[in-house]
Amino acid sequence: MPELPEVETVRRGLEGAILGRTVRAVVVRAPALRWPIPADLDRILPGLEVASVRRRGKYLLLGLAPGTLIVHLGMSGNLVFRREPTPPGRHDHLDIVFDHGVARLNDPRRFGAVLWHPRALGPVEDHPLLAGLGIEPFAEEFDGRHLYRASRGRIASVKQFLLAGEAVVGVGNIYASESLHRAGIRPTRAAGAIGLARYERLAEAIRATLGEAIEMGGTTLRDFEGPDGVGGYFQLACRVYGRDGLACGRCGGTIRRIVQQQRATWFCPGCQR
DNA sequence: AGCTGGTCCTGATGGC
DNA sequence: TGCCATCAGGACCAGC
Repeated sequence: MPELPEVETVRRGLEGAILGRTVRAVVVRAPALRWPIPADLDRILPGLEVASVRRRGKYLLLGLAPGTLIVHLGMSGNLVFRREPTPPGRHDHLDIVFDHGVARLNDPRRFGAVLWHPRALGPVEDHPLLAGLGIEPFAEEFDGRHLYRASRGRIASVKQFLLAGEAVVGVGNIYASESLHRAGIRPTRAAGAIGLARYERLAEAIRATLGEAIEMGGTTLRDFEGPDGVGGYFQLACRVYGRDGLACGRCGGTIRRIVQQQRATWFCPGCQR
């Protein structure tokens, strides 16, 4: 489910629902996500006010006065506020209870994470999980020159380079394929062998792709739903993802599916070079 | 059985 | 030989 647009969709929903509200209780049901959910969250959070709801890459950052709750949704996570929550289900691992409803973390595959970072508001970039992240795709400093410089000497494929998140954050498997198609770049090409002009195009393609996906509420492949309980619909706008055998909308070529680093990649051999 | 949205960690490799 | 950066693969897990 969650690449940057989905996480941003979740963030916006949460911000509208819990910003400025005070945590009343916390219920931890499954301590074993990627790492254990801190067992003492139920003592730390109650009484604290949600002062900010931010996002860094695919991480959600809930600012709560003396610290920050860092949440990652992994492959299958979601964090949604419900005014009238249903009884918790099998994969509802965490409830953050407010007077007016409950923010509930659901994550069947448990690749997600919930961590408490005991630092006051402001930057939490010193956290080891955040320190190595690339820049935000919507930041001013993100452009083709940045990608060009970061990729010099790299023999790994450009798709792998994007997924690594060291140059730019938030581009996951779906949007890597989509952005590369939009930029006309073949995903298998070595990152270090791509010139500045093409990286300018790629940077713009990444921005445009992610921006459109956010507007559409993200991509729903199986079960992702946004804050309002409905799925996103960017999957309807995908140009190559999941479309092997179909015709490319730009050149009419036949879209192909290959596997890179054990992840599927889709591209059009006709217009991606 | 083999896929599926992520990313940390370990061990291998290669250049200096 | 040792150090560094990079790269490849395994690991985590449930559902379809």
